[in-house]
Amino acid sequence: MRFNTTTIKDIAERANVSKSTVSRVINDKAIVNSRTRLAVLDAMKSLGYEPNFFARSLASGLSMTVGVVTQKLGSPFYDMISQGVIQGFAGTGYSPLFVDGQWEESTELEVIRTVLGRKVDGLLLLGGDISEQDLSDLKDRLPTIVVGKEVPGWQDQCVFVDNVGAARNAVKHLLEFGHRNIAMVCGISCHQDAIRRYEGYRLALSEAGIEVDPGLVLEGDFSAQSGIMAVNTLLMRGKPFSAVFCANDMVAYGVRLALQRKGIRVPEDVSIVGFDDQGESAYMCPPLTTVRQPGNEMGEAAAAGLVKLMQGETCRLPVMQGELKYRESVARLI
Amino acid sequence: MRFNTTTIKDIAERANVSKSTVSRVINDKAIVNSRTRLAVLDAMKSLGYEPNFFARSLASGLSMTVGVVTQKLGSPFYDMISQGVIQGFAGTGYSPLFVDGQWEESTELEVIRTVLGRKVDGLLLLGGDISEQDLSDLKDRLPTIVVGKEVPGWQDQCVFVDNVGAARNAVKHLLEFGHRNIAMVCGISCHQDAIRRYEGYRLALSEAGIEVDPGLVLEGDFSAQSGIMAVNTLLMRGKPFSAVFCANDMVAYGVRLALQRKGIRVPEDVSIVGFDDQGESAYMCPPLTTVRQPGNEMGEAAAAGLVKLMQGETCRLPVMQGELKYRESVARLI
DNA sequence: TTGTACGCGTTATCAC
DNA sequence: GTGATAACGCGTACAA
Repeated sequence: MRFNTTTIKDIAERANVSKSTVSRVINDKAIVNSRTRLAVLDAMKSLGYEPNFFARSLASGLSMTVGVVTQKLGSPFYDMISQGVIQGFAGTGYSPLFVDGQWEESTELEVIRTVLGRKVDGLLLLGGDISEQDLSDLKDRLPTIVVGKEVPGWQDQCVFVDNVGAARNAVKHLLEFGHRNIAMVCGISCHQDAIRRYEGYRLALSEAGIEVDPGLVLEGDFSAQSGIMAVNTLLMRGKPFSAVFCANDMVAYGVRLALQRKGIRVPEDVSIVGFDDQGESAYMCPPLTTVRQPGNEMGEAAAAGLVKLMQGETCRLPVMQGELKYRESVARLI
Repeated sequence: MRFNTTTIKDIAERANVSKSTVSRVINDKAIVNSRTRLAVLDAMKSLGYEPNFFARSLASGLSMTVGVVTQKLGSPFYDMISQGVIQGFAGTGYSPLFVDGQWEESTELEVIRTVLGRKVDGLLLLGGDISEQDLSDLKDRLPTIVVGKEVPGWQDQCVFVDNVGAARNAVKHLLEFGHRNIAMVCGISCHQDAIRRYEGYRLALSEAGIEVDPGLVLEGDFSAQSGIMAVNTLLMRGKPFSAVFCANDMVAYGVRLALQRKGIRVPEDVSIVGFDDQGESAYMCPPLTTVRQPGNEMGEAAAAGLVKLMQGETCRLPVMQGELKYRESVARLI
């Protein structure tokens, strides 16, 4: 096994043909005599040829590369999407080029310019905060798909789940189990998903004829630590509650731990519902009832869709559904 | 904000200079008249110039891209490393190109050839199974660093923690707390880390004059599910045990849940120690005592080291230490 | 200090 | 079917 660096010129000489012919058999897009083709193939093999993407891209205008703009790696949900994206591109010939926008518009625009400079053939935006105007400019320039975020008027190029509806279902589940005093620990207040999940909470309560009690709504930032702090605040306020709806699973972990520390049992005394269904949640004590966001599938679907777009075809992005996973962190109130 | 596609030729015309001069001010490596420089800078700005990496790479032979070979995304530890890698390259001008080897030698070689075809300036191997011969070939060809795996004779180009020592410390901690019947749930048996962690377990016991009881050693595969199955097997065997050392945290989660289901308390009845310290472990119930592997730092250090290598400097990779995080899943045996 | 001309490896457009 | 030859956008000797 060696890692050579030969060019089509070497192959051409070895096979006694011209560079053009070599190029033809490589790209398989023109008719070549089967004998010469074999000779070329043979030369390629024995010389261990590997095409140079830069030359190829410069000449063809295609990079076979996709810019993937993430927002702060380490967030469980977006990590799931990233993994799906990688899987989705595997074997397609396209490679994902990851850059990180850090949930900051200026950074995001900067990294987008970077990948544009690298002449990516398409763009995958995982979340993000850029304006609709910039988004529109991007879309005019190259195939672009947004994942994990709903952009108004852009449904065709978005892969997302209906956060409002999913949150509403989760809270409805608590209501159906007899809970009335349902607290919510929110996510980062300026974050679209956080806002939508709160809206779902509000909606479900409202439909049950319950008004939101501000005393039961806690700030948070999607971290376990914020879940712990929220519980402490909640207990200090002294308002009774029998269930907590958490903006995501990490928050739920913190909530569960804080309750345990106060001697409050889950789910016997207080029920918990999370959001995301990250891998660990099924193995919590007790296993966490949570809204499953199919991050992997979303990433894969987005990648597959983008490949179609880049090949000039149209693509129909699947509608993703948040699914409530019933596990053991919710008790029926007698 | 627009995403233009102008070339140095456009700038040259706009600024009334030659392309070479434009190139000079861009690369900042030759003396140019400050007035012409300003004119060029101005033209660049107003035209929204962004260099074309392909042309640049083709001409210079540098891609400013690093191939990062992962092995199956979604594994908590390697994900931490990946995140560190991204952070480590941020702002250096280098972009990481992720490909996935899926813990399979043939796949790994294939994706390596892919990134080599893309003329990456360096290579970061996250784990992996390729032969030392291939590794050596790679090293001769371009700057290469291995992360998360110890390669004999390659210490200078590796960022890893001493798994044997760390596991040994973890088990010693259990011994010091009075535990004698310590079970271990292993990782994938052909996996180097799994082997080393078992070796550490064996060593610690042996040093305490205890022989490994095969009945207390369980197979596993680094998954929570395998932790559950291991506990069930263990209980069926009927051998007494007061502690379980787990090959990683996911296994520990499964073990903890399975014990809970059998009415066995943690840590009162059985203590647990994990390995990895993934983000969720600090918020388990109870918070998990585990060996912290500084995945993020490892990724960052590897990236920083590789940048140095690529710039022709030497690099000294830090020695990473596994650190036992004392939390609440281990009880002192009275 | 600046401009000219060539090369990087490939694809694309012509002829043959 | 096949082979010259011109792009592709940029870096860089070399000359001016």
